[in-house]
Amino acid sequence: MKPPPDSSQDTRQRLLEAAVLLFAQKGFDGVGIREISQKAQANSALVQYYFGSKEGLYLAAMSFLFDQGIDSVAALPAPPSLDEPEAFAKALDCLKGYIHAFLEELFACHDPAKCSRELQSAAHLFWTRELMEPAAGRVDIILGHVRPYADYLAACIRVLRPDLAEDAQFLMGSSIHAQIMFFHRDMSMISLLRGSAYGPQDVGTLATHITEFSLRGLGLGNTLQGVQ
Amino acid sequence: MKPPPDSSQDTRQRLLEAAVLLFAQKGFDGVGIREISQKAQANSALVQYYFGSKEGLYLAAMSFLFDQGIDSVAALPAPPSLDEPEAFAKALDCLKGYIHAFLEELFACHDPAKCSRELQSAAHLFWTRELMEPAAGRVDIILGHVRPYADYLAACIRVLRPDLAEDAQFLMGSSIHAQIMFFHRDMSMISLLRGSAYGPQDVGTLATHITEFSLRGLGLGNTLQGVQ
DNA sequence: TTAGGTTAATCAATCGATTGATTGAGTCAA
DNA sequence: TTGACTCAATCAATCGATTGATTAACCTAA
Repeated sequence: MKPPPDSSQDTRQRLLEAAVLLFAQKGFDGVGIREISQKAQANSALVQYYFGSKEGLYLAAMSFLFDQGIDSVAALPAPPSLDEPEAFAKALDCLKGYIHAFLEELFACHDPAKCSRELQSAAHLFWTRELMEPAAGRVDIILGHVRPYADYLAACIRVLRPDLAEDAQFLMGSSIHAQIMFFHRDMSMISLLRGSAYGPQDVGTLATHITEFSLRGLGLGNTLQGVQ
Repeated sequence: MKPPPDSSQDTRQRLLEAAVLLFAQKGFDGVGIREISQKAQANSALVQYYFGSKEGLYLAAMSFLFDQGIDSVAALPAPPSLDEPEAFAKALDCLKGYIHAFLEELFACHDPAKCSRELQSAAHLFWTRELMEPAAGRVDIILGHVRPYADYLAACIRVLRPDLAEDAQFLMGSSIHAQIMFFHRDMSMISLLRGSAYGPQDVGTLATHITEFSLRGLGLGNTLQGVQ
């Protein structure tokens, strides 16, 4: 019965979402609190009121973003343990699903300014940006977001190549992650070199390529015949 | 017989080199011309005198950097053409050499602040940074630097997998480039997840891993038996 | 129900600091 | 003298942050 309450948390939320998009696009130094407040249709003083400082808003934006982004990995079936029956086949499915889900998440929208699922993909811009110049205090937030991804992939590889040493398994996982993220991060360069960009409609193609390339790279090329 | 001439071009050069290192580290918005001038032991007004503006200095720094960085690729033997005798074996060697040379260049120094060959590796920080938010006018400079790399790898793959369509060949090249750059760009994350970072002493290990992973990924796993 | 008091939320105005850029005087070799 | 070069001083603009006033909602005693 109440008219739009429009109370505190609404404005705070608008500031947070505007901050997420602008920080992801332009970085911490690239945006001012005036621009953020304007996009959020709020007063710039509210940044200090709600978040203490511009840095506080930045940290809040990252946390806000990562807290609701883990879904795509958590939604996948848990990777099997080594002694589980049919562990190998399950790990294979997990790996394929992981590659596809990760790509889907990244390509939900490549341009955060034009997409409704913009928040989902903006998280990885923070990820990339923060890892280029890690700042004290921010590292933990990023790491908390990254670790589930790394752990999931590592668990798959542990089952698929239990004969490898841990170092070698880590290298394998890195090679796979490298490919997944490359097609998102370096889209600008790909677009320039290739003439056109990969978009959400290419997720299937990219997932297939990365999966096949990586399974062969893992030394499991024989498993491709029976499946592909 | 002259005491340090300290003439114009010397100051200009000092500004350029200071700009390269600081811009690569902190990005365009992260550094001020005062900080750059101080590091270069020059007056901040000289930025306008020599380069017109801060942006002019930034562009000059990128050009300066990329003009002298192509050596590492140009030093490699030219990739063979398709009809050349022993083209396959040559392309194989070129690919291996390329992966190693590229990694060597990237890992010449990971921390541009502490390294004598700092300029070499700083170029790729520009590369990564610029591709995240491409600005008009800067894209061409980056592309001019990237293209020789992309072309070299593409030429190798064309010989190694002539049966593939051009699109598929591009995907193969992307998967290889993705791995090479991942271990450099995401060193911060790797260091956090793995406990320690890869350094210049690990170039051999990384090159071997990427080469083997990629050759299997390319569907050339059989060639590894005879070599590795 | 009403009047007075308390609180959180929001605002315009302004702060000191820093930014990139400009100026005009100065230096020094040719 | 001339012209290329360098400097301290200064500019307007913008930055993040602070302030004091204003609004609206709720609580409570009369």
